[in-house]
Amino acid sequence: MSVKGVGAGHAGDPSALRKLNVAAVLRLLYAAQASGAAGAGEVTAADRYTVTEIAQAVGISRPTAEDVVDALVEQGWLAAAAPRPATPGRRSAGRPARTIAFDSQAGCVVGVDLARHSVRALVADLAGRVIGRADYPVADGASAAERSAAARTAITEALRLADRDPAQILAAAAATVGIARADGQVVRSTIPQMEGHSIGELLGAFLPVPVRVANDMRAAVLAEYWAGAAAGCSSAVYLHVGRRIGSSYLIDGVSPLGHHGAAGEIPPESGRQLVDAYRKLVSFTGVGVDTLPRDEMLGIDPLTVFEAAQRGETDARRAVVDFADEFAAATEGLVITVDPEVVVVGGGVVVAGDIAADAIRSRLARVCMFEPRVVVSPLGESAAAMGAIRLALTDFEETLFSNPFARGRTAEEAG
Amino acid sequence: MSVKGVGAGHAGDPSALRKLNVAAVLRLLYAAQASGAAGAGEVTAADRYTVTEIAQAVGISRPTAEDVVDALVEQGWLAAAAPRPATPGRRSAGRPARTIAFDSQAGCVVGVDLARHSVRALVADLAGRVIGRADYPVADGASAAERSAAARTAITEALRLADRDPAQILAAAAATVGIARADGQVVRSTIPQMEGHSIGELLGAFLPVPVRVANDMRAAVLAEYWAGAAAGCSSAVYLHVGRRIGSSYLIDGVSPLGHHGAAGEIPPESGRQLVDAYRKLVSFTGVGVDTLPRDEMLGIDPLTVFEAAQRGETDARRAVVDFADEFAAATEGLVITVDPEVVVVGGGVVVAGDIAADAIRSRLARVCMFEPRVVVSPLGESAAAMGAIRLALTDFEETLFSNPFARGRTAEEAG
DNA sequence: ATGGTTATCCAAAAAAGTTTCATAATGGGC
DNA sequence: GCCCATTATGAAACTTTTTTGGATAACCAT
Repeated sequence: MSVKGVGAGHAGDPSALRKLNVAAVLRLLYAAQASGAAGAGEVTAADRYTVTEIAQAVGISRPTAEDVVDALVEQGWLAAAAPRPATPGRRSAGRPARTIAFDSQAGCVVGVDLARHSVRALVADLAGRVIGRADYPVADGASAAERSAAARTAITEALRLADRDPAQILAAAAATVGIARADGQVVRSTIPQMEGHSIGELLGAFLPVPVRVANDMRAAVLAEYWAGAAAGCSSAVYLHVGRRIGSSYLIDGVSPLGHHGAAGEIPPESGRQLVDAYRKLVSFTGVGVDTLPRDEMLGIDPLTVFEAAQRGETDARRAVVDFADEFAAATEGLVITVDPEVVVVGGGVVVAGDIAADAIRSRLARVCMFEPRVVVSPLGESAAAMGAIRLALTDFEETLFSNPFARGRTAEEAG
Repeated sequence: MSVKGVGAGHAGDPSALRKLNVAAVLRLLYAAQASGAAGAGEVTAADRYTVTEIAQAVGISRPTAEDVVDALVEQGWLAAAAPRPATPGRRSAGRPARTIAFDSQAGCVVGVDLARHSVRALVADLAGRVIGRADYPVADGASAAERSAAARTAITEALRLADRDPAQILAAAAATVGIARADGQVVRSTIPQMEGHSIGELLGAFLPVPVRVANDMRAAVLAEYWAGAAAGCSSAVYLHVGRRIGSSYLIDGVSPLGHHGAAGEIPPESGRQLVDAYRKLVSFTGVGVDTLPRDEMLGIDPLTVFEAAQRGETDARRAVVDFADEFAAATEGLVITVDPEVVVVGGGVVVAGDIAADAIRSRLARVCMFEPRVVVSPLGESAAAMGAIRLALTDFEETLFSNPFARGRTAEEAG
């Protein structure tokens, strides 16, 4: 083992060249099939390459490309694809080339959303297509053990629906409320039962791979960037209004943690004001919230208010607009600081259509030097779980490109 | 020319290996000498390596290291260094190895700060040590042509003091108020004469290298990170209080632009409130500001107020605290969003010591979930120009590591 | 002055990639 | 239905770069 100093960069013997070429071929074919993202049906025929095309695209000679492809087929990452249909206008003469594609079925990834009132698990193939999902409600007072048991059940069920074996899991990530440290331990959370517990450990013991843990709002904005309303917008702000109130942002495609992991969080003072506003909002559910203590009041789902607002009921509409305005006031500093291309509004409020987004838009118009687009999320309640899938895929990609000849990742390597 | 597809990554023939090894050696030796940053005198003897040490650190064999080093000495990037002093405790036997170091005198970089009332030019060697500086006042109403002429004069003077030839300039950057596009054209500025002009073109025609243009606050926070109060803090917020009022932030060591280039700017509404507060502040200079129009009022230097506050004059002190509090209110959203490790207070207000920083600190304590450290900048008025130097060095490093065998950079390549 | 120790230099071998050429497979033309 | 043009595939010879191992050179300490 050579000691590689800081800033020494990568260097090496001729075998390093092979690693480079293998990674380049893998990147090409992986990008070709993953670009479709969540759009399942659209197999564009651009996901397969002939060996000659690979050689040209990567910039290596044909024999080398063949060698690399054979090794990767041997490993199971690449597979022979169906021959390309005779495209009109294209040369039809000559021996047909075999086509090679990244094998998106070579494994799967798991994404979990540990929310306050539910646990959601998604299973996706390596192209990011969701092939299994399960969703279980969780009681507000459930313990950390009960919650992780529910998560395990959800994962098992999602795997069953996806027709996959746990051994095929190549990466996993979990999204949850609160601030999680790098090792997965939850430091602060609106689920007090979870504080002090390590989600990474709770789920990691059950899965064959380490579990990456992230804040649910960060996961959601990543999902919106990947396959939602912020597609292609590397700078975005995500505002979540529903049973959970939260925010996050994306800069250059990543969601910065900040020094304490609290970047983009709604600050305590604004949070208290928002709780008051939330009380007014949910009072339209008909439940007598005025006397409820804070914690129980926050457990009430404002969905009926959003639905009423969408139906056009004036009072409900006003309540949604008022809350959205209050929420925009609490997060305008976030938007001004990030200067995003788009602001995505997600959570249960999306059932009210553009009502909340309009209110947020009009406030931002008053305070921003440049107004961002304000759009409603198409991902709904799955955003955080989808973000966990995206995080798991990123994890998988890293190990894939850096070490394509070690299937999976052992706990030892991850240490 | 091979077409390298998106995500295809780098690949190549055996000569690619050489490039890799050359870049690795260069990185090692460059990092060794540049780590000292602005601390000029401290040559730590760790800036030079023997060939054997290079081979070990980079992870290549000795003959290869020797080959690479010879090629780089030939190119002029590396140079034989003074033999290492006989360190006690170290092996003193055997043939002494020649020591090699990055030649920080192989060229120089230029950094310019085009402020509203002054033009400042710095010249630094490739280790980032400032070896020449010049500073000229500029009239408030000066035209873009006059300002760029002043900049050229300042650069020429700084080069003369540094005893360097313009042909030795390997990279250059300019910092200025306002929002500059990627091509260097100023879109919005508090110097209306500069709007619509391209600083890159105005100075680039005069220099042998393209000029990178950046906002002065972004440059300043980079400088604080590089060689100031935010050293080692990759997430930081910079607040500037003086003749110029502004802010910026750093996340993971970079200052994000945002979609319109306005990320981290003080929003218009807060800006108007700050102008009122500024009027109160500078009224303590004794100048009758109450009747002055906005533009002329902003031209008044509040330095005398800061000095009076530092001397302990109660009214001046109160004025500084009041303004600092108002300023903190306008930028608290920035701090909350970034969740920085440190908030750096810079600009003329630093002569008042901790008075402003204390006021800012106490407000942040009320609104932040996690309080950052609040410290006063040691860079003073040079922060933006130092940041320009840092940007120029980054530019230089990119070309150096990607193409070490083409000295300098032609306009054609930069296109 | 001399021996030990370390740096430097040189030659042969190994690894990976490229070029060149022969062979295989298919579709269209006669 | 057969043949040929066309393109993919596969194997051999050559180039570049690195590594390994040994021979030589330079300096410090005795």
